[in-house]
Amino acid sequence: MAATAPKGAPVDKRRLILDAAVTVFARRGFHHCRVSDVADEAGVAYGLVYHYFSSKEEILNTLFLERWQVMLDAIAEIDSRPNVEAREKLYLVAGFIIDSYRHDPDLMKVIIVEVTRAANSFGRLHLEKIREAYAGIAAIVETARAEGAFKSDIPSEFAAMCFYGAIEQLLTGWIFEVLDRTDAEFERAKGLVVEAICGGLESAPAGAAATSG
Amino acid sequence: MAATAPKGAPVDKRRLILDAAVTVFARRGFHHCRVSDVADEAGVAYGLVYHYFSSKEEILNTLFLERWQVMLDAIAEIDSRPNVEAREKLYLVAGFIIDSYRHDPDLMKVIIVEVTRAANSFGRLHLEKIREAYAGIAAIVETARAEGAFKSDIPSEFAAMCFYGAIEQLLTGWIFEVLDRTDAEFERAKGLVVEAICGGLESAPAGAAATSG
DNA sequence: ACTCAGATTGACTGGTCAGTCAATCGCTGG
DNA sequence: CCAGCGATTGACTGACCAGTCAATCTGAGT
Repeated sequence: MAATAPKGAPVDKRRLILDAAVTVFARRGFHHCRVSDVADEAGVAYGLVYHYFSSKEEILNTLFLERWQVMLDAIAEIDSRPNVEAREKLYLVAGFIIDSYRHDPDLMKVIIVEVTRAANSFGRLHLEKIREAYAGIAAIVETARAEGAFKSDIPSEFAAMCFYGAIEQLLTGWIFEVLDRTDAEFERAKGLVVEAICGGLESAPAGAAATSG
Repeated sequence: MAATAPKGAPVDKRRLILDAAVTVFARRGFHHCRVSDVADEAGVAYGLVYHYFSSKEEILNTLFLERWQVMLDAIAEIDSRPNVEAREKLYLVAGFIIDSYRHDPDLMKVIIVEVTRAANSFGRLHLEKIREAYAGIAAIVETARAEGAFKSDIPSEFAAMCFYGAIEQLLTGWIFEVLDRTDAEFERAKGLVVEAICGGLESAPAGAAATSG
């Protein structure tokens, strides 16, 4: 039980609790699990949870804010790259989000199910942060519109919502186990979602080139 | 209070409870409201709720199944129309869903927030019904693919998820009050979502005609 | 050895609420 | 006028659980 590293890393109990919460929230849902479930999963006494967090809700808020900020930063960084086409940037954004799910499906499940889509509780609380993500994507679209690469009659905010909505629906498919969770599927989805949203579902009339890679 | 129609319509208390539940679930969320809130809103005694429904959950299940079936039927009916292009069919589907929200925002909010996106509770329970909606949309896309009107390299199930995801994201925008809830906006969204998904965000290279609606 | 502070423990409390149930109401038919 | 039955009432119960707190532990400083 004890004895890992005496000084350098004395087992961060706070981190342990956060990680346990991800597992438990993902498995049973925020509302259907008890704080004691989190404590048990972390192998920690009940009361310690309240030493590090003021409430059950604060655990979820912490998980969301930590991860969401990483995503916002990633979107901003992608947007800032020079000499990259909009389609490629959107591919990178889709890739980042999908890889986030691939890397830690439980955390992304919790964030999407319990925060992003919770219109009456956490979603409302974090509305501004959620909107920042739309805005980041919209900025990419806006540049492409200004350059004439994207249609001018679809507002960039609207385009961003469609794009983000499609991705979140994909994640939902994986969360609900409607879609296969294989590496091949994740990679395929990245390309397809960008092709569907940027290129559209309709066949090109004639001489339009299809990008494949 | 009494005296509307002595025999034909003696005030359907069951309906009253369902309608009250929509209001209350939408306002506070399923988990954050009490059965007594529903009873109060309906102007009915607490116990009567349990005369008509076996549990709080059964109320939500009933609301979902009632409305979802209407939508499934509508999609099937739209798909069955002869001599209608895929883009037009998808416009009708988007229109139906958006009008459903316009007509009864509370009900749609409850269905989306509490069922469609609830991966740990009701969503899982009604997964099959939810998938039927994807399948209905996919059927429309599949026909268009077979006729060559839609790209063959985007699977119809995948296209359906993108399309449905985009629409649900729009509804979420209205639910969260990120988007304006005006008739003009609802109508505009119908056209834009179809243009974005079918036509894509990218500008047509050259000789492709843009349909305005 | 001793002290102090922060970490850790888990039993306990206070409040909430879903679901039950025995009693009452009010209509319909005899 | 009465019996019978479904509709209706609302007080009550049993369980559950978030958050509290006083006690204990640990380890660094002196």
